[in-house]
Amino acid sequence: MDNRDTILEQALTLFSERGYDAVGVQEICDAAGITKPTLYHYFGSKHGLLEAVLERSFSVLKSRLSAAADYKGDMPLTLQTIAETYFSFAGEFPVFYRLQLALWFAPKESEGFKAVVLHNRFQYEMIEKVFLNAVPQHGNMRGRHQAYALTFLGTLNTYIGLGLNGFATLDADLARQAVRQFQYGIYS
Amino acid sequence: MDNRDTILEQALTLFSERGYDAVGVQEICDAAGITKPTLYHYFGSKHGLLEAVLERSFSVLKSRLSAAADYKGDMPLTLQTIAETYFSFAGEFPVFYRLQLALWFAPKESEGFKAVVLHNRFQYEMIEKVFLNAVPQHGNMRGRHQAYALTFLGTLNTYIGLGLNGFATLDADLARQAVRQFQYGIYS
DNA sequence: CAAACAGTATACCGAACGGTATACTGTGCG
DNA sequence: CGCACAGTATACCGTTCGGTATACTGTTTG
Repeated sequence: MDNRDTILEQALTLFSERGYDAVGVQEICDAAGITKPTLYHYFGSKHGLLEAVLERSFSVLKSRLSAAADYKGDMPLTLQTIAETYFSFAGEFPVFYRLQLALWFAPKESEGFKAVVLHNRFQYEMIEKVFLNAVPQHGNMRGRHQAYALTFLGTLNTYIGLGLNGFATLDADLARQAVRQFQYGIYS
Repeated sequence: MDNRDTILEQALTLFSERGYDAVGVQEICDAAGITKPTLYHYFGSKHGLLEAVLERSFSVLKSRLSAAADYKGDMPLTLQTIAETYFSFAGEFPVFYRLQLALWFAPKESEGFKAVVLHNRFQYEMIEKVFLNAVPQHGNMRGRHQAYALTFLGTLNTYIGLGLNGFATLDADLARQAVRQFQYGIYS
């Protein structure tokens, strides 16, 4: 692992644990065992470093999500596949997922929020497309696909929060539970 | 409105818009039209200011929630009352609600997260109690009251997020929709 | 070999950070 | 009146902030 990767790794950990604004560039350099000119050589600025950190992991999530969100006529199955994709990704990269959740809810004018907004739009559109394509089969969804996409993502993130905080295990079983609750409610 | 209130007001706005760490004490003083010794006279530290900001609004939410979460044998009604309480509170104090949402998802080791963790525990316990009391009527809930409390809160916050971002109006109707989705899923 | 270049360190920049020592003001009260 | 005290401002503290000018490596390449 070269210096560039080490910096990315340490920055991700520190941002995730304490927040982008609360972590200084010097601290990242110390953790990575390099000096500031090295960091600035690779990333240009603290903001550029954040974007590189996000890009590295989001690209993985995006490609997996693209594969999972390919609706082929079976809504429950597609939702289940998406849920499993998210859960296994969050379980595999919990430190990153924590960071992206925090940035998603960060203040609108914060640097962090602005850095994730495009990545999150991608996710949203991916999922919206599923509901949109399902309209012919599920007529009652017409006109609600935006709300469904957002609340489905919200439900997944709620469950992932449970997992990341040790209240549950992020496996296919939990994914089934989340999807069932989303589709049929709590009495099922 | 005296200086103390002005400081609280301006700090809330700035923290909510740009985040606790990204806002400097000097900036709050400028916005409030006072100087640093005045701020430190009232709040002792930046952290103390944050706690005062949170306390002021959380105390309102807590007392309303205490009244709403009084389970009297009718689960759907109680959930509906709680949802309406949250929605009207978030609609009334959107700036504060944004801040508390951001802090709830903030990194575990950040000052902001630590400042809200007790307030959030209170909310969680209030809602858990409802599900716990409902177990005799709804046997299938036994052992799931923790998960239900957390996912119910998660569903509410997902919908409140929709409202705060202009995708919906935070009224009793949206509360009904959120509660219905939580109880019966999306096909209802 | 020599030039070019990516990568790295030393040492530094001005600005902003959170916080405070000191002193002055106004008001309430014995 | 005269004392106490809350409230406020001026001016400053040491530290850390994000970022950089300069120079030195080692490797690649014409």
